[in-house]
Amino acid sequence: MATTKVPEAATSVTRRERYIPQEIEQKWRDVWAETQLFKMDREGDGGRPKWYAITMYPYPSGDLHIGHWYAMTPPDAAARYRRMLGFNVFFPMGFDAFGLPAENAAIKHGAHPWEWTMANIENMRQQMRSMGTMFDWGQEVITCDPEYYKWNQWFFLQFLKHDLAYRKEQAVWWCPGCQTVLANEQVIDGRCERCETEVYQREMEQWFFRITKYADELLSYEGVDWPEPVRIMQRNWIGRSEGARVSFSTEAGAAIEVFTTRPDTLWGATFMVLAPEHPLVETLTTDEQRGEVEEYIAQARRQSEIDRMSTEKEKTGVFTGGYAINPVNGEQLPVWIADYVLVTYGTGAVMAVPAHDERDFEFALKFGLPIVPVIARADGAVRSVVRFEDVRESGAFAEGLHGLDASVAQADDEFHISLHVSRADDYVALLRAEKKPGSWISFAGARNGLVFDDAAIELASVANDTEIVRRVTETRGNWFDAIRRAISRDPRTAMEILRTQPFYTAEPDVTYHHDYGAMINSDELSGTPGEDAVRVTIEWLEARGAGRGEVNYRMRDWLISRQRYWGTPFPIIYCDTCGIVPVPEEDLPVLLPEDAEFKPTGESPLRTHEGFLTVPCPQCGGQGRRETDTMDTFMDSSWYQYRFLSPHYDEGPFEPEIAKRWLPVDQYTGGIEHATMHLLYTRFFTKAMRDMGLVDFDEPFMRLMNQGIILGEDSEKMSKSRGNVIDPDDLVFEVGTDAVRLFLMFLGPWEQGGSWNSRGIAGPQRFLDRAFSVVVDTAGSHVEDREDDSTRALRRRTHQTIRDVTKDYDTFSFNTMVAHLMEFVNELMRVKGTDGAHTRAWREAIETLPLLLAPAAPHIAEELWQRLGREYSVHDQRWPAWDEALAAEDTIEIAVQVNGKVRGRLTLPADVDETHALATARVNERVAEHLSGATIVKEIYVPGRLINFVVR
RNA sequence: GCGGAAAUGGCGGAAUGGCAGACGCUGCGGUCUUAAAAACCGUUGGGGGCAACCCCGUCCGGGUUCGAGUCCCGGUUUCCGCACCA
Repeated sequence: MATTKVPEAATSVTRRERYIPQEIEQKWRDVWAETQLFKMDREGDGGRPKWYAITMYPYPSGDLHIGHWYAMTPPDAAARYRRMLGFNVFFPMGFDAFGLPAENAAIKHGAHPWEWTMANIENMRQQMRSMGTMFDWGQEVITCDPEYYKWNQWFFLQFLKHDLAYRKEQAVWWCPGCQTVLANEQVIDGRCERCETEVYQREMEQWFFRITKYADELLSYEGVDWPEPVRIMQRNWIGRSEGARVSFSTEAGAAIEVFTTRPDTLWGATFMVLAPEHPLVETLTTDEQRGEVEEYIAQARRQSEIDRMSTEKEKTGVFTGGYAINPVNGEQLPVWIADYVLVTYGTGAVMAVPAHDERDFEFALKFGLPIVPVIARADGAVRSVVRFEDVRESGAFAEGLHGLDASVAQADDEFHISLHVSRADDYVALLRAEKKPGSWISFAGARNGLVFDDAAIELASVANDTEIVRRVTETRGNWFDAIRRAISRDPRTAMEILRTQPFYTAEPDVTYHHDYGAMINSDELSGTPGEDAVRVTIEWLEARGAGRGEVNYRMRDWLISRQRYWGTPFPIIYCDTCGIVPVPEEDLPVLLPEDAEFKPTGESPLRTHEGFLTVPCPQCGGQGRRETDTMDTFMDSSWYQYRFLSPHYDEGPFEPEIAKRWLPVDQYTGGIEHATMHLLYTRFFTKAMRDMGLVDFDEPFMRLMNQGIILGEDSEKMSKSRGNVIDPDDLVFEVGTDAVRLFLMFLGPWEQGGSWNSRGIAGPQRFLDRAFSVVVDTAGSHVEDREDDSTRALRRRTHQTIRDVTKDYDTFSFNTMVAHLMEFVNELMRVKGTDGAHTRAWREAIETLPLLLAPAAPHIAEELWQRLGREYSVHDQRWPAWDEALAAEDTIEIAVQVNGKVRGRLTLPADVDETHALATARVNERVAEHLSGATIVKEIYVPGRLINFVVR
């Protein structure tokens, strides 16, 4: 393979040579490039099993930061390890080159997105080379290249053909900052994932991918090895709920469809609530209520999504004046509208069961609606039924509680205050107090156990604060005043103590509870046990045609339209006669025009581009208009793993024979932040491709690993404004690539990430220094054929290290991998000065070291390999195997415990038997001391580890 | 609120239920040096003792076990995801 000339090693070492990484690293990178050492072996000659590893490609922001190093160099080591194990490894890199920053740069600085992006790519590619990774740049993928995005368009057309893409008018998230719509997955806490601007919903006609068709299949991870946290996040995101769809007829004619997970509570429905945007609101609203309803809808629309989502917010809503009929008992239910019902989930309407749903309960309390329990508590107790008819007239908290009887009791050092609430309005006042912002006492604990009648709220353990206790004791029933006075004396301390006090309820009588207990108050189904209730009710509903079982998902279809320029144009033409017309495949790609005016106007800049916009209709030849939105960039990353294999192939998105050889991807790595975006979309894509007959497997990535985040030295996110950014280029200049790579691996568990520590890098630096001198100083020394205890010990350490490092690579345990190498080198340092450094065992050790070092620190490994006089390249060598017999210890140290405390240590032959070990332990001086005068009740012997004498 | 992860020296972290603190950083002492840096050697959880040794110690409270950082129950704190999802 290596026909290119490899630089010669320094022949005579006259002085002790120092390790100067800057000198050797660039040299070897050049050699690897020249000899095409890491060129992809596409055809897979020699029958090596393939290993396809990818680490998520970056956005070409222009600057490679330490986070990229952290994401890329440990997986590079893992890929190199696989290569040495004998796999045909492919580990590519590319750029996720479409997206907003390029466009923003264009708007801000007038640079064209293409030029800006390509310049950044060039820059980052250069920086990436200094990481010493085995990327084959010949396989690079750049998504903004027409040769790439042509296939985005092609996929879109296939999806359209297979009814997986559709256009629909729907309320979608709008980001005013980015001036585009966003997918649900890109909205985090009501803000844009990218620019953190508050988003809102608006009705727009957009393109969607039918990802929900695969909702159930996406819940299964059969055959793939993915981290549990990612799987759980995806599962939560998909949000599968089993329940029933029930139809409530109305006087106005149209029925209200409702989805519920608790059909067994149907008899407890006492009102209905529609989302303000629900289409039936218009028809159901009576003339008397119309004004109020319209005002509410207008106000709901004005509210920002963040306000609306707040769970702290008090429930609001208005009565429409309309009624619906409960199909199970014919009761008339008033229909309300309220913004706590989401138009995007289920049917946008709920049946309200205040006795068993917290939100409905709050709503019922506030508006004085009836509460009818229909499920017994799981413990079997049936509570009294209370109706809050007169609640609306209740007094406000500000005026103080009335009808309260408080009593105080002291038991040991605990202080109990019982509040007997005997009137409904006091109870409501308590609830209000909890909600009141800035109210001077927190009733947080009251939430889950609300009290009525003679039940008690107990303020428990107001201990440790004698002042409050004393005052409360003095004033007895008037404890509010006592606390108030304590607060005025020392507000901070008093509030602090009060805030920590849980409020207990003794026996809550009226509350919501969502137990799955037996059904009550439910006509003929009363008495149905909780475990059967849902199923039996669904059967009952289906038998009567009143409803049917249904599964609902939280996940929506994937919205792929974006009102921006820098993305893939949709291959779609709108024609007044023919409607939506796909661009014929042979006309692809639909090129993104270079001369668009990109200004954020809320419409795609393409809309104002006449040359792009107006085209003849491919069907009738009449005048047509192109779709001017572009595709979400997650489209690009959904299938880039296929394109890497043959990035310039022009007869399809990928080359079938090559794909067959290499797919699916064996090892994928990247940040967990993509759990519900990219990682979900790409799974969907592969499943869709499978169903279109393009591939024959179900999952794109067999094994996934997620790295953590590297924080700044101050444990804060690295950012220019904080000034805590670590520049990898500077580091490489100072300490060299290998040291940076090792340090990042050594930091801690890779999944956990960690804070940067600029002092810590000295460790790996010193380690490489020593590794260098251990090999270089002794590479030329004579070798004696000698065997004794010390050579056996050295070989043992060598083989143990091989074993440990191998295991660490298999489990992505990079930090312990480095630690094991350090221990090995420390041992070599000890032996180096002795005559042990002139033995075969020594030679074996120093030849093993570069091999074990090669994946993590590829440059120094190559240098040392050459210094040892071995043939280029160390990276073509076979990963060393360990000999279990050589790795085995011949003596073992056993800890001897007496009653679980270590009292002595024994060094025994590894093959010692239990009897002998115990006998030796008993006569051990210190152990005997602790045993004397006691009776041995039990003797525990753990082979190779310890002995425990249990004595009395 | 729901779901997940985590908590171990001054710091990052290690530890199939079996000697807690591997490895590294920092600190301290030493060798070399005119000196410093680098390098190398020793030491570095807390407390007591001249010493041999002893006691305490893995977020808090219980439990299981001969033995718990590890398993079980209850709680606290931090981080992450979702969040009025019917």
